[in-house]
Amino acid sequence: MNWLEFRPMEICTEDRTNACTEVAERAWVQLIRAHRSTLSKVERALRAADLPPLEWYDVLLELERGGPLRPRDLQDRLLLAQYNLSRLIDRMASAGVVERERCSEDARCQWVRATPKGEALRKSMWPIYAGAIREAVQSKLTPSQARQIGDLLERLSSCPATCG
Amino acid sequence: MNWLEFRPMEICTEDRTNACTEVAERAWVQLIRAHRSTLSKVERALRAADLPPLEWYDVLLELERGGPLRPRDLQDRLLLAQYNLSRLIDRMASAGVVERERCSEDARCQWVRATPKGEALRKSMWPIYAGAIREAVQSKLTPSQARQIGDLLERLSSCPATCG
DNA sequence: TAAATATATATGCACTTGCATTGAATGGAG
DNA sequence: CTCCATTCAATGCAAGTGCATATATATTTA
Repeated sequence: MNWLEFRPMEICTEDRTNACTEVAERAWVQLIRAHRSTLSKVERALRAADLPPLEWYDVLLELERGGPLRPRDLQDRLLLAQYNLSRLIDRMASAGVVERERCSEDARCQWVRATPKGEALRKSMWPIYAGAIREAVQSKLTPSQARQIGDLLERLSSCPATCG
Repeated sequence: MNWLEFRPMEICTEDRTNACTEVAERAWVQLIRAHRSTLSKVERALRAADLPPLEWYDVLLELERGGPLRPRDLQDRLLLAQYNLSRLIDRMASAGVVERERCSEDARCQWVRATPKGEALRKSMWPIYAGAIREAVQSKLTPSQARQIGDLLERLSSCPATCG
Protein backbone atom coordinates (compact mmCIF):
# COMPACT_ATOMS: atom_id res chain seq x y z
CA MET A 1 0.00 0.00 0.00
CA ASN A 2 1.11 3.47 -0.80
CA TRP A 3 0.97 5.48 2.37
CA LEU A 4 0.69 8.71 0.51
CA GLU A 5 -2.82 7.60 -0.21
CA PHE A 6 -3.93 6.70 3.27
CA ARG A 7 -7.43 7.87 4.14
CA PRO A 8 -8.86 7.36 7.60
CA MET A 9 -11.88 5.12 7.56
CA GLU A 10 -12.63 3.01 10.55
CA ILE A 11 -11.78 4.36 13.94
CA CYS A 12 -11.18 1.37 16.13
CA THR A 13 -11.59 1.87 19.82
CA GLU A 14 -8.63 0.84 21.87
CA ASP A 15 -9.01 -2.35 23.76
CA ARG A 16 -7.04 -2.42 26.96
CA THR A 17 -9.56 -4.26 28.98
CA ASN A 18 -7.26 -5.77 31.55
CA ALA A 19 -4.06 -5.11 33.40
CA CYS A 20 -2.63 -8.21 31.81
CA THR A 21 -2.47 -6.42 28.49
CA GLU A 22 -0.91 -3.36 30.03
CA VAL A 23 2.04 -5.15 31.54
CA ALA A 24 2.59 -7.06 28.31
CA GLU A 25 2.52 -3.77 26.46
CA ARG A 26 5.04 -2.24 28.79
CA ALA A 27 7.30 -5.27 28.46
CA TRP A 28 7.07 -4.86 24.71
CA VAL A 29 7.94 -1.18 24.75
CA GLN A 30 10.87 -1.74 27.05
CA LEU A 31 12.10 -4.58 24.89
CA ILE A 32 12.19 -2.28 21.89
CA ARG A 33 13.88 0.47 23.84
CA ALA A 34 16.46 -1.77 25.46
CA HIS A 35 17.29 -3.25 22.11
CA ARG A 36 17.62 0.05 20.31
CA SER A 37 19.68 1.50 23.08
CA THR A 38 22.10 -1.36 23.53
CA LEU A 39 22.41 -2.67 20.00
CA SER A 40 23.29 0.68 18.52
CA LYS A 41 26.08 1.04 21.06
CA VAL A 42 27.50 -2.36 20.34
CA GLU A 43 27.34 -1.86 16.59
CA ARG A 44 29.02 1.50 16.90
CA ALA A 45 31.77 0.04 19.04
CA LEU A 46 32.46 -2.60 16.40
CA ARG A 47 32.46 -0.06 13.62
CA ALA A 48 34.71 2.25 15.54
CA ALA A 49 37.16 -0.62 15.86
CA ASP A 50 36.96 -1.27 12.10
CA LEU A 51 35.20 -4.55 12.64
CA PRO A 52 32.25 -5.99 10.72
CA PRO A 53 28.72 -6.07 12.11
CA LEU A 54 27.44 -8.27 14.86
CA GLU A 55 25.89 -10.89 12.60
CA TRP A 56 29.32 -11.86 11.38
CA TYR A 57 30.27 -12.75 14.90
CA ASP A 58 27.12 -14.74 15.44
CA VAL A 59 27.53 -16.70 12.23
CA LEU A 60 31.18 -17.43 12.89
CA LEU A 61 30.46 -18.54 16.42
CA GLU A 62 27.72 -20.91 15.33
CA LEU A 63 29.95 -22.35 12.65
CA GLU A 64 32.81 -22.92 15.05
CA ARG A 65 30.50 -24.52 17.56
CA GLY A 66 28.52 -26.70 15.21
CA GLY A 67 30.91 -27.72 12.47
CA PRO A 68 29.77 -26.97 8.95
CA LEU A 69 26.14 -25.92 8.88
CA ARG A 70 23.63 -25.42 6.14
CA PRO A 71 22.31 -21.87 5.69
CA ARG A 72 19.00 -23.30 6.75
CA ASP A 73 20.45 -24.32 10.13
CA LEU A 74 21.99 -20.91 10.66
CA GLN A 75 18.69 -19.35 9.79
CA ASP A 76 16.96 -21.22 12.59
CA ARG A 77 19.65 -20.65 15.15
CA LEU A 78 20.19 -16.99 14.49
CA LEU A 79 16.61 -16.12 13.62
CA LEU A 80 17.69 -14.40 10.44
CA ALA A 81 15.57 -14.13 7.30
CA GLN A 82 16.48 -16.52 4.54
CA TYR A 83 17.30 -13.83 1.99
CA ASN A 84 19.30 -11.84 4.48
CA LEU A 85 21.33 -14.82 5.51
CA SER A 86 21.95 -15.73 1.90
CA ARG A 87 23.49 -12.36 1.23
CA LEU A 88 25.27 -12.26 4.55
CA ILE A 89 27.02 -15.49 3.61
CA ASP A 90 27.82 -13.96 0.22
CA ARG A 91 29.55 -11.06 1.89
CA MET A 92 31.37 -13.24 4.37
CA ALA A 93 32.49 -15.59 1.64
CA SER A 94 33.75 -12.64 -0.40
CA ALA A 95 35.73 -11.57 2.62
CA GLY A 96 37.13 -15.09 2.89
CA VAL A 97 35.89 -15.73 6.41
CA VAL A 98 33.54 -18.55 5.45
CA GLU A 99 33.47 -21.11 2.67
CA ARG A 100 30.56 -22.76 0.90
CA GLU A 101 30.80 -26.37 -0.08
CA ARG A 102 28.43 -28.46 -2.14
CA CYS A 103 26.44 -31.00 -0.22
CA SER A 104 26.59 -34.39 -1.84
CA GLU A 105 23.47 -35.94 -0.33
CA ASP A 106 21.17 -33.06 -1.20
CA ALA A 107 22.13 -30.78 -4.04
CA ARG A 108 19.80 -28.07 -2.81
CA CYS A 109 21.85 -27.68 0.33
CA GLN A 110 25.36 -26.50 0.95
CA TRP A 111 27.74 -26.62 3.83
CA VAL A 112 29.06 -23.40 5.21
CA ARG A 113 32.18 -23.46 7.34
CA ALA A 114 34.39 -20.86 8.95
CA THR A 115 37.87 -20.47 7.53
CA PRO A 116 40.90 -19.96 9.77
CA LYS A 117 40.71 -16.34 8.76
CA GLY A 118 37.11 -16.34 9.93
CA GLU A 119 38.02 -17.80 13.27
CA ALA A 120 40.71 -15.20 13.68
CA LEU A 121 38.23 -12.49 12.82
CA ARG A 122 35.76 -13.75 15.35
CA LYS A 123 38.40 -13.83 18.03
CA SER A 124 39.50 -10.33 17.21
CA MET A 125 35.91 -9.16 17.48
CA TRP A 126 35.37 -10.66 20.88
CA PRO A 127 37.15 -8.08 23.06
CA ILE A 128 35.20 -5.26 21.49
CA TYR A 129 31.99 -7.21 21.60
CA ALA A 130 32.51 -8.25 25.21
CA GLY A 131 33.40 -4.73 26.22
CA ALA A 132 30.27 -3.40 24.63
CA ILE A 133 28.17 -6.04 26.35
CA ARG A 134 29.75 -5.18 29.65
CA GLU A 135 28.97 -1.54 29.03
CA ALA A 136 25.43 -2.21 27.87
CA VAL A 137 24.35 -4.96 30.24
CA GLN A 138 26.77 -5.60 33.05
CA SER A 139 26.93 -1.97 34.09
CA LYS A 140 23.16 -1.79 34.39
CA LEU A 141 22.19 -5.08 35.96
CA THR A 142 23.38 -7.15 38.89
CA PRO A 143 24.39 -10.71 38.02
CA SER A 144 21.15 -11.92 39.56
CA GLN A 145 19.11 -9.51 37.47
CA ALA A 146 21.02 -10.47 34.36
CA ARG A 147 20.33 -14.12 34.99
CA GLN A 148 16.67 -13.38 35.54
CA ILE A 149 16.31 -11.32 32.40
CA GLY A 150 18.07 -13.99 30.40
CA ASP A 151 15.55 -16.55 31.59
CA LEU A 152 12.57 -14.39 30.88
CA LEU A 153 13.73 -13.25 27.47
CA GLU A 154 14.37 -16.81 26.46
CA ARG A 155 10.68 -17.50 26.82
CA LEU A 156 9.90 -14.75 24.35
CA SER A 157 11.90 -16.29 21.54
CA SER A 158 10.90 -19.86 22.26
CA CYS A 159 8.58 -21.42 19.76
CA PRO A 160 4.92 -21.79 20.69
CA ALA A 161 5.05 -25.57 20.72
CA THR A 162 7.52 -25.80 23.54
CA CYS A 163 6.16 -23.19 25.87
CA GLY A 164 2.41 -23.32 25.43
CA MET B 1 37.43 -0.76 6.21
CA ASN B 2 36.87 -3.02 3.30
CA TRP B 3 36.17 -6.47 4.63
CA LEU B 4 37.26 -8.09 1.46
CA GLU B 5 40.73 -7.12 2.57
CA PHE B 6 40.61 -8.44 6.09
CA ARG B 7 43.77 -10.23 7.21
CA PRO B 8 44.00 -11.88 10.61
CA MET B 9 46.63 -10.29 12.77
CA GLU B 10 46.25 -10.36 16.47
CA ILE B 11 44.56 -13.32 18.05
CA CYS B 12 43.03 -12.04 21.23
CA THR B 13 42.38 -14.58 23.92
CA GLU B 14 38.86 -14.63 25.16
CA ASP B 15 38.30 -13.11 28.53
CA ARG B 16 35.43 -14.70 30.38
CA THR B 17 37.02 -14.56 33.75
CA ASN B 18 33.92 -14.56 35.88
CA ALA B 19 30.38 -15.80 35.94
CA CYS B 20 29.23 -12.20 36.04
CA THR B 21 30.26 -11.78 32.43
CA GLU B 22 28.61 -15.00 31.42
CA VAL B 23 25.19 -14.09 32.68
CA ALA B 24 25.47 -10.67 31.10
CA GLU B 25 26.41 -12.32 27.86
CA ARG B 26 23.47 -14.66 28.03
CA ALA B 27 21.13 -11.75 28.78
CA TRP B 28 22.53 -10.01 25.73
CA VAL B 29 22.06 -12.98 23.44
CA GLN B 30 18.53 -13.52 24.64
CA LEU B 31 17.73 -9.86 24.18
CA ILE B 32 18.79 -10.04 20.56
CA ARG B 33 16.87 -13.25 20.01
CA ALA B 34 13.71 -12.06 21.71
CA HIS B 35 13.80 -8.88 19.70
CA ARG B 36 14.36 -10.57 16.36
CA SER B 37 11.71 -13.12 17.06
CA THR B 38 8.99 -10.78 18.27
CA LEU B 39 9.63 -7.69 16.18
CA SER B 40 9.58 -9.51 12.90
CA LYS B 41 6.21 -10.98 13.81
CA VAL B 42 4.73 -7.63 14.73
CA GLU B 43 6.06 -5.95 11.62
CA ARG B 44 4.71 -8.72 9.46
CA ALA B 45 1.31 -8.45 11.08
CA LEU B 46 1.20 -4.73 10.33
CA ARG B 47 2.29 -5.25 6.76
CA ALA B 48 -0.21 -8.01 6.26
CA ALA B 49 -2.90 -5.57 7.38
CA ASP B 50 -1.65 -2.96 4.92
CA LEU B 51 -0.46 -0.73 7.72
CA PRO B 52 2.80 1.24 7.94
CA PRO B 53 5.72 0.18 10.14
CA LEU B 54 5.89 0.30 13.88
CA GLU B 55 7.79 3.58 14.09
CA TRP B 56 4.83 5.40 12.64
CA TYR B 57 2.76 4.25 15.57
CA ASP B 58 5.39 5.27 18.06
CA VAL B 59 5.81 8.73 16.57
CA LEU B 60 2.08 9.32 16.38
CA LEU B 61 1.57 8.16 19.94
CA GLU B 62 4.28 10.46 21.28
CA LEU B 63 2.85 13.36 19.34
CA GLU B 64 -0.65 12.76 20.65
CA ARG B 65 0.63 12.43 24.17
CA GLY B 66 3.00 15.35 24.21
CA GLY B 67 1.49 17.96 21.93
CA PRO B 68 3.73 19.20 19.15
CA LEU B 69 7.29 18.03 19.61
CA ARG B 70 10.56 18.90 17.97
CA PRO B 71 12.28 16.13 16.03
CA ARG B 72 14.96 16.39 18.66
CA ASP B 73 12.44 15.46 21.38
CA LEU B 74 11.15 12.51 19.41
CA GLN B 75 14.69 11.39 18.86
CA ASP B 76 15.29 11.19 22.59
CA ARG B 77 12.02 9.54 23.42
CA LEU B 78 12.06 6.95 20.69
CA LEU B 79 15.81 6.37 20.62
CA LEU B 80 15.92 6.86 16.88
CA ALA B 81 18.91 8.19 14.97
CA GLN B 82 18.66 11.81 13.89
CA TYR B 83 18.90 11.11 10.19
CA ASN B 84 16.44 8.26 10.38
CA LEU B 85 13.92 10.34 12.23
CA SER B 86 14.35 13.18 9.77
CA ARG B 87 13.41 10.94 6.89
CA LEU B 88 10.71 9.17 8.84
CA ILE B 89 9.04 12.52 9.41
CA ASP B 90 9.47 13.24 5.70
CA ARG B 91 7.59 10.10 4.82
CA MET B 92 4.90 10.67 7.40
CA ALA B 93 4.44 14.25 6.30
CA SER B 94 4.13 13.13 2.69
CA ALA B 95 1.43 10.75 3.81
CA GLY B 96 -0.29 13.61 5.59
CA VAL B 97 -0.25 12.03 9.01
CA VAL B 98 2.01 14.65 10.59
CA GLU B 99 2.69 18.31 9.92
CA ARG B 100 5.83 20.36 10.36
CA GLU B 101 5.56 23.91 11.57
CA ARG B 102 8.26 26.53 11.86
CA CYS B 103 9.30 27.33 15.39
CA SER B 104 9.33 31.06 16.01
CA GLU B 105 11.68 31.18 19.00
CA ASP B 106 14.39 29.09 17.43
CA ALA B 107 14.56 28.91 13.66
CA ARG B 108 16.65 25.78 13.77
CA CYS B 109 13.81 23.87 15.35
CA GLN B 110 10.39 22.90 14.10
CA TRP B 111 7.24 21.60 15.65
CA VAL B 112 5.87 18.31 14.50
CA ARG B 113 2.27 17.49 15.21
CA ALA B 114 -0.08 14.65 14.33
CA THR B 115 -2.92 15.49 11.96
CA PRO B 116 -6.44 14.12 12.48
CA LYS B 117 -5.60 11.70 9.72
CA GLY B 118 -2.54 10.69 11.69
CA GLU B 119 -4.56 10.09 14.81
CA ALA B 120 -6.98 7.98 12.84
CA LEU B 121 -4.12 6.01 11.41
CA ARG B 122 -2.67 5.36 14.83
CA LYS B 123 -6.00 4.18 16.12
CA SER B 124 -6.45 1.89 13.19
CA MET B 125 -3.01 0.42 13.82
CA TRP B 126 -3.69 -0.32 17.43
CA PRO B 127 -5.78 -3.50 17.12
CA ILE B 128 -3.19 -5.13 14.91
CA TYR B 129 -0.36 -3.91 17.07
CA ALA B 130 -2.06 -5.03 20.27
CA GLY B 131 -2.86 -8.40 18.79
CA ALA B 132 0.72 -8.89 17.77
CA ILE B 133 1.93 -7.91 21.23
CA ARG B 134 -0.48 -10.33 22.80
CA GLU B 135 0.79 -13.02 20.53
CA ALA B 136 4.45 -12.17 21.09
CA VAL B 137 4.46 -11.35 24.79
CA GLN B 138 1.24 -12.17 26.57
CA SER B 139 1.13 -15.72 25.29
CA LYS B 140 4.63 -16.43 26.56
CA LEU B 141 4.76 -14.68 29.92
CA THR B 142 2.54 -14.53 32.95
CA PRO B 143 1.51 -11.00 33.99
CA SER B 144 3.98 -11.19 36.83
CA GLN B 145 6.79 -12.19 34.51
CA ALA B 146 5.83 -9.47 32.06
CA ARG B 147 5.94 -6.89 34.80
CA GLN B 148 9.31 -8.15 35.92
CA ILE B 149 10.80 -8.12 32.47
CA GLY B 150 9.51 -4.62 31.88
CA ASP B 151 11.27 -3.44 35.02
CA LEU B 152 14.52 -5.13 34.16
CA LEU B 153 14.57 -4.02 30.54
CA GLU B 154 13.94 -0.46 31.57
CA ARG B 155 17.26 -0.47 33.36
CA LEU B 156 19.01 -1.39 30.14
CA SER B 157 17.82 1.64 28.24
CA SER B 158 18.22 4.07 31.09
CA CYS B 159 21.02 6.57 30.72
CA PRO B 160 24.21 6.01 32.73
CA ALA B 161 23.67 9.11 34.82
CA THR B 162 20.48 7.89 36.41
CA CYS B 163 21.38 4.30 37.09
CA GLY B 164 25.04 4.33 38.01
C1' DT C 1 7.18 -42.85 -13.56
C1' DA C 2 4.95 -38.34 -14.52
C1' DA C 3 3.06 -34.62 -12.24
C1' DA C 4 2.32 -31.95 -8.31
C1' DT C 5 4.06 -30.26 -4.10
C1' DA C 6 7.58 -28.99 -0.92
C1' DT C 7 12.23 -27.47 0.35
C1' DA C 8 16.76 -24.88 -0.07
C1' DT C 9 18.82 -21.05 -1.85
C1' DA C 10 19.41 -16.88 -4.84
C1' DT C 11 18.08 -12.42 -6.79
C1' DG C 12 15.66 -8.03 -8.95
C1' DC C 13 13.78 -4.13 -7.18
C1' DA C 14 12.20 -0.64 -4.17
C1' DC C 15 12.83 1.11 0.14
C1' DT C 16 15.39 1.96 4.52
C1' DT C 17 19.55 2.65 7.10
C1' DG C 18 24.18 4.41 8.46
C1' DC C 19 27.94 7.44 7.82
C1' DA C 20 29.74 11.56 6.77
C1' DT C 21 28.86 16.00 5.68
C1' DT C 22 26.34 20.18 4.84
C1' DG C 23 23.48 24.19 5.78
C1' DA C 24 21.39 27.11 8.83
C1' DA C 25 20.76 29.32 13.22
C1' DT C 26 21.92 30.13 18.07
C1' DG C 27 24.85 31.29 22.09
C1' DG C 28 28.98 32.58 24.20
C1' DA C 29 33.85 34.49 24.51
C1' DG C 30 36.63 38.17 23.58
C1' DC D 1 29.62 43.31 17.43
C1' DT D 2 32.49 39.51 15.49
C1' DC D 3 34.22 35.06 15.55
C1' DC D 4 33.84 30.46 16.98
C1' DA D 5 31.86 26.46 18.93
C1' DT D 6 27.48 24.22 19.36
C1' DT D 7 22.96 22.66 18.16
C1' DC D 8 19.14 21.24 14.96
C1' DA D 9 17.99 19.32 10.89
C1' DA D 10 18.62 17.63 5.95
C1' DT D 11 21.02 14.99 2.37
C1' DG D 12 24.38 12.31 -1.03
C1' DC D 13 25.94 8.01 -1.25
C1' DA D 14 26.95 3.30 -0.21
C1' DA D 15 25.17 -0.59 1.99
C1' DG D 16 21.60 -3.52 4.01
C1' DT D 17 16.62 -5.17 4.17
C1' DG D 18 12.06 -6.96 2.82
C1' DC D 19 9.03 -8.67 -0.57
C1' DA D 20 8.09 -11.27 -4.25
C1' DT D 21 9.73 -14.34 -7.22
C1' DA D 22 12.96 -17.42 -9.61
C1' DT D 23 15.77 -21.62 -9.89
C1' DA D 24 17.04 -25.97 -8.75
C1' DT D 25 16.46 -30.17 -6.43
C1' DA D 26 13.90 -33.45 -3.56
C1' DT D 27 9.73 -35.77 -2.06
C1' DT D 28 5.12 -37.15 -2.36
C1' DT D 29 1.07 -38.33 -4.94
C1' DA D 30 -1.59 -40.41 -8.37
